[in-house]
Amino acid sequence: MIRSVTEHSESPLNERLVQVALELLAEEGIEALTLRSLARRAGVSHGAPARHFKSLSDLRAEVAATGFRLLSEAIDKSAAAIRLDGDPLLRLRAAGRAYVECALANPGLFALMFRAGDLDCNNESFKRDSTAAFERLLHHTREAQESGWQTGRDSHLLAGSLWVSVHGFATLWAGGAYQAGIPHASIDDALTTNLQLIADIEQGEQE
Amino acid sequence: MIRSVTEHSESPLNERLVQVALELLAEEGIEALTLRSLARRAGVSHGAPARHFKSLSDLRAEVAATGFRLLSEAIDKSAAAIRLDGDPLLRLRAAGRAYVECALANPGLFALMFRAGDLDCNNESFKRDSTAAFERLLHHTREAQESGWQTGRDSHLLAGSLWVSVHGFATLWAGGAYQAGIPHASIDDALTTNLQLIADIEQGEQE
DNA sequence: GATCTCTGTTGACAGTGTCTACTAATTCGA
DNA sequence: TCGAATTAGTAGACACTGTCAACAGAGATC
Repeated sequence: MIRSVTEHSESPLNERLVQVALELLAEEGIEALTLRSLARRAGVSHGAPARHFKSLSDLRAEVAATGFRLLSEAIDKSAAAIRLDGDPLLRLRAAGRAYVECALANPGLFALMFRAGDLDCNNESFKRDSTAAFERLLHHTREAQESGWQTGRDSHLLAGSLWVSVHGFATLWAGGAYQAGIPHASIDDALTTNLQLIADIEQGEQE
Repeated sequence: MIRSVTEHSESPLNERLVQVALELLAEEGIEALTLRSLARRAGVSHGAPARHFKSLSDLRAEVAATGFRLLSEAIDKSAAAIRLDGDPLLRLRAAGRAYVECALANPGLFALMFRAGDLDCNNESFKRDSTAAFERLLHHTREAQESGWQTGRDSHLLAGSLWVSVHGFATLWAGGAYQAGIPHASIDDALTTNLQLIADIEQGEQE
């Protein structure tokens, strides 16, 4: 998913640094993402990143923005896999699944994306791409409502409930807390139960 | 809730350090919790904490354990407020509310408690107190099931679904992400919707 | 051709966690 | 009671971090 760009250096340094940061995040986790290790891995001096990013928080925000774009793509792809004449509620469920799968495939990146204190939340890319990702969930929620599901509820609150559920599951599972609290649950059973309770189809008869 | 103990020093240093850590966490956030600032605030040399804690991760785990005990107390207190002959499902909802309220009242502490990579998860206090907190949710879920709610479902998975929902909401709200994604939602509307969808009473007729 | 801007280097600074040597106090056994 | 041993806390060093200021070189611009 993330190609190595450290060996060739055609791309400008700012883009290269973000790519190297994604590699570092994937391979060694969130603690290993420091400005200096980043610079070493990119083959530049320790002061070079400062020329492209205002601070470490700013760089983190830029990396997080890339994560949100990745998340949006994953949601779009999963929804597109459900045929358009199918049940919109199935697409909503698929979007929720994609959220969790994307998070668990990139645990370090995902942890960074939601560490508000550690990144510059005023960064423009971050604001744009994070809200864009949530718009996806809202869109699929609205479509499900238009097909007759939970028509009386506020769309934002409904989308929010789906969001907190998949997000909570992803973070607790990625951190190992879910497995510790609920020892014998498979990830598929757990995720299916969560999505059924939130986005139930006909009071949970189906499946 | 957390009394200052910095001015009097009768208590042993290890307990005092944990209390000072809670103060530091509440006043200045998770980033400010360093071994050296802790030592300064406790009025001892920078090497003193190492005599009582194996590492920074170990100290963090001890502080997190205190947080889980606080969480357990909050859940117990909220459930006790519902009269015993009342609906167990109401008690389950109250427990979920208490989880969120406790998290939002102690955001720094709560962030620390679930930062698996930053704390020593093998710490005995941490393991004991974190599982004890989750046992509360499981207990109230089982009682709700015994009263006829969602009787067909696995208790662990059901409790897990409640957990991920309240946990996801608490973390997203505390980090400001929920408000950014869903601009005009009040915390009470959002939490009520979440709990209704998960722990619905008679298919959501009530309220 | 002189100047200016952009990009990257280098060195310094304060702060961090951890390790080791050292000191003072307390406990414990003969 | 006295000496030894364990414990608690101090002080200094080390490598590492983010940030800043001064510097160097390459291109563009006038």
